[in-house]
Amino acid sequence: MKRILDIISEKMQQAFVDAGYDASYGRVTVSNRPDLCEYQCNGALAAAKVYKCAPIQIANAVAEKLDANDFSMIDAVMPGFINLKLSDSFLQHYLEAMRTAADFGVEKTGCGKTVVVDYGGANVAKPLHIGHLRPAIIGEALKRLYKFFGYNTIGDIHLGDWGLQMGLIIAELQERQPELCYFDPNYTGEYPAEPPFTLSDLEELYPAASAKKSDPVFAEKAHIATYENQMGRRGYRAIWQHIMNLSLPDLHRLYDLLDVHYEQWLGESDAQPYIPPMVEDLKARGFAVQSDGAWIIPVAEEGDKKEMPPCILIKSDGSAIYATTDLATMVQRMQDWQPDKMLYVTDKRQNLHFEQIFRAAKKSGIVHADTELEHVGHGTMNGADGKPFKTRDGGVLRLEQLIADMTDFVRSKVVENKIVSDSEVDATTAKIALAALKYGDLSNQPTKDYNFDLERFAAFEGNTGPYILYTIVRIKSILARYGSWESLPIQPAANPFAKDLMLAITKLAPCLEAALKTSSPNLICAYIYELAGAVNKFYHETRILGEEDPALQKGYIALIALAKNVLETCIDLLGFSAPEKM
RNA sequence: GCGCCAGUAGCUCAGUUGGAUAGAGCAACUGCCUUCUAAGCAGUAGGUCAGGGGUUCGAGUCCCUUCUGGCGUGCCA
Repeated sequence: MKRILDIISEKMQQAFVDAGYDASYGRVTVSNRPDLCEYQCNGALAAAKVYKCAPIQIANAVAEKLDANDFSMIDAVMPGFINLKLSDSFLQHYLEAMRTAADFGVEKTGCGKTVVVDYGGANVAKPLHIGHLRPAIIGEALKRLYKFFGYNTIGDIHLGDWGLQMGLIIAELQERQPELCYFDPNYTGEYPAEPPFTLSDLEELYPAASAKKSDPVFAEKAHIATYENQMGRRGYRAIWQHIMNLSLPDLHRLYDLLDVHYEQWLGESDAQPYIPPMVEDLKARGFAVQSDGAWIIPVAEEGDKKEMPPCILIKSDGSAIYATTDLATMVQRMQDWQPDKMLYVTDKRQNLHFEQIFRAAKKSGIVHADTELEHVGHGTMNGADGKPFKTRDGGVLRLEQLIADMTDFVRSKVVENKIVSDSEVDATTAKIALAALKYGDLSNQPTKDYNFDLERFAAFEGNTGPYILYTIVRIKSILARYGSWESLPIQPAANPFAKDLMLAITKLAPCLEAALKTSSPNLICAYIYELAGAVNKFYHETRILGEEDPALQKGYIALIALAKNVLETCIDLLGFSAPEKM
């Protein structure tokens, strides 16, 4: 289905041609002066330069060529704007087409294409903390957006389970319990099925080890352990397996709480089998060269404005590094899935890393020339004071704690409002809390840092997730009382509030297209905030269930039902859902 | 040093190939519930768009420059 702006622009372009001017000036935009008009064309101003005449003359000439049936107002005003209002029938028919089309008529531009979204970054052996929130939320939203446009989507959590962190844990464990059989190189028996540590031991082990990185003796041990684990030392692999067995169920549990779901639970370790042949191949073909004892891929290019350090493939101690596993993971993905695109959602501080591996992958042919590689580098979530988020004792706040805090805050309000029954409080609370959390995050531009303010996000007013949910719940409540509404057709706008709501609904397609193109879920948030505002104004000004004219009432119901469906579709893309009552 | 990003109302932020009067939310103040959920709606107040040059009929937006802040810059991820 064509976007409404394209339809109007085509009409405008034809009018420019009919009036003797170039079609390119006929671009129509949504008005920035809603008090004057709904749509505007500024092309006459630009055309005036070329045709060397007053812009208002061009505007007048073009306005005369437009079809008066399509518009309720065509106005050429000084200095040369062409202002438009849509006719009621035009708008009615467009919305009815949206209502009856699949997914509101949004063009499925991704059919037949596959995109891998790499958006986890969770580390095994470390509890999820607030730093893991943004990639999970943004990545899930982008994945759902790609799916909406028809792409075959593969979300991969890409666990951090292979780097130096594994060596650190192994080394730390060995210092504490050197007598364990895992550390005896001569041990040939079966290793115990039960791990020598618990999940909470593990969560303490890693930070302790990480803090000792500056100790050269310990660091050396950790590097050796990293290398030996990667090379397949039995005892270390057994420890690694214990860690995985403890961590994975916990990670599943937390991501389920966030309603974030991965198609693939692969990790850096799964890239290991691809590493040796890949490295040999890169060496053989001359892409990898030796430098300072390490194997590197030079990726500097002519015209680089800055120094471009090489991509390090194999460290001087022989072990793999994140660039290695990332490249090997690309090999695996190309072999198994032949994706048209790989999208990485990680902290923006990794920008340089991705630029390096993207260049290395392209020049060495690991990915095809037309395989699109994109890094969505997100900003940091800071505390309400704008400083890095810390707990009172200076530690990192756990994601689980954050969710619990948000849930407690929301629950007290839900209980206080006394709308939902006791048995529904938990489920309703969970939905509102998730909406508050995700909307609070996604409404910011992904690339920017933002301040997390629990009370602001969970506030039941203003530009928040709960406000969006409340709007949907209000509509649901009316529809439930009304009865069967699913097949009611859209009617012409009965009042200015209805028309504003209809105009807001038509902006869905361009909004979603822009969100996809620029990897910006915040555009969807901005859109549904505007749409929710239009719904609430309409709701406030129009008595719906009390309307005595059945024809008029059916039109109202059809309109709010369409608005509800659009809103629910959008929040589903964002990764949350509305309760029945709140 | 070099590079990237940011600086818009008291606070948090929008601002779509340069267009008309720079917009929201929060906080403050004022109205509107015997009527579909007031978690709503309406209104008041609040701005030298960091500073300075330039291009243009027109600049928050493009170019130059200064200042301030954040981040990155070969063997962590």
